[in-house]
Amino acid sequence: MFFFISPLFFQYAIPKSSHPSMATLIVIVGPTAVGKTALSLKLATHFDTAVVSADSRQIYRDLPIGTAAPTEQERSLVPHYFVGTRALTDYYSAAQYETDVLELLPRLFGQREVVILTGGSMLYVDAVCRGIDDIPTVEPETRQLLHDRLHAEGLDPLVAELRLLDPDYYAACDLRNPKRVVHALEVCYQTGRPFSSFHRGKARKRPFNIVKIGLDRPRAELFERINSRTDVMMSQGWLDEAKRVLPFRHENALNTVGYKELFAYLDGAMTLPEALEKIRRNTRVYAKKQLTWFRRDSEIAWFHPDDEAAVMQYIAKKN
RNA sequence: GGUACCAUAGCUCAGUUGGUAGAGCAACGGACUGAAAAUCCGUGUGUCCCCGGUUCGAUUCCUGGUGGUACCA
Repeated sequence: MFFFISPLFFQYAIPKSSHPSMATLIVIVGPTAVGKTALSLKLATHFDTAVVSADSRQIYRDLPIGTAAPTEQERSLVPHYFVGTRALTDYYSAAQYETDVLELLPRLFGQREVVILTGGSMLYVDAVCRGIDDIPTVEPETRQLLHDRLHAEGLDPLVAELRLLDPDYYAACDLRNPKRVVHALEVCYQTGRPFSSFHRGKARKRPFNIVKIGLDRPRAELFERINSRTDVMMSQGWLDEAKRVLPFRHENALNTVGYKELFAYLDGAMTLPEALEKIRRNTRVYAKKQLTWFRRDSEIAWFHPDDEAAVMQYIAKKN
């Protein structure tokens, strides 16, 4: 489906509101492949506005096929932000995303009342809606030090150290999750303060309204879309895309569903049909994990992606 | 056709010296504060291929089937 509105339309659009207090951020979340992109394009067209992507992988410029990023054509119809803007080797994080989006939004709201934020990266969405606490960025040396210690000594000594340096976080932390333990220690090392002392424990106020729309489908329907989308991606040249980025496979950007399996195939570790089957499975697992996260957010109102009328009605009511 | 081996969870397989069974992955559920498509946690869902036999008791041992794999013809 396409929307025949010239990009120029947006460029010369007359500012609709100069009152920031009227500004509304429509947040569209949901599992991968549910249909977020299609609905966000429709809403953006309807409100003559732009789409801010909240996707930790579509933000990389060399992964358009495997991350099902909005196409050139879709982006020529509706301005998109944070799609394909980073190199695979760039360091990026949810906190950086929060900073970048909060810097961008006032400019967008200067010209429009409504902006659409859409994406499946749970923490990125929360970073914008609630905020991430102000914690110093860890220096690469500190990160390397802890990384090396984890591999040399194992997790237990680090857990014991966390107990001494930050008893509060030790009590709350998932002590079997290396990333959690290591990051807490990184911050303790670097700042000389307990990691938990940086936590405010409450959401930040934002200078705009937030309306959260959740999209979901019956599981069979969602899984069918995941399966067929995998085939579509392959027909679009996903394998070539994976070959091109293979040299960067150890970057975090490529610790990603789909690429990992295609790399395994390119290594000769499995056949292509096996890799594709694993991709479908792991994408399903990812979709369920997203749903687990979004389900506990009571601010989200849930809709079937095809039920645009209900979505519009809800937005009108909340606005 | 002959010989050997195999048949246990959705899949790949372990195991029970005879007391109705457990791992990985999947599935289902959960966590998540600067790498989040990441990382981590919980739950076993089963005519143990079928018919007989031995036995207090057979998924386990034995006859015979059936299906599969390999080798020999």
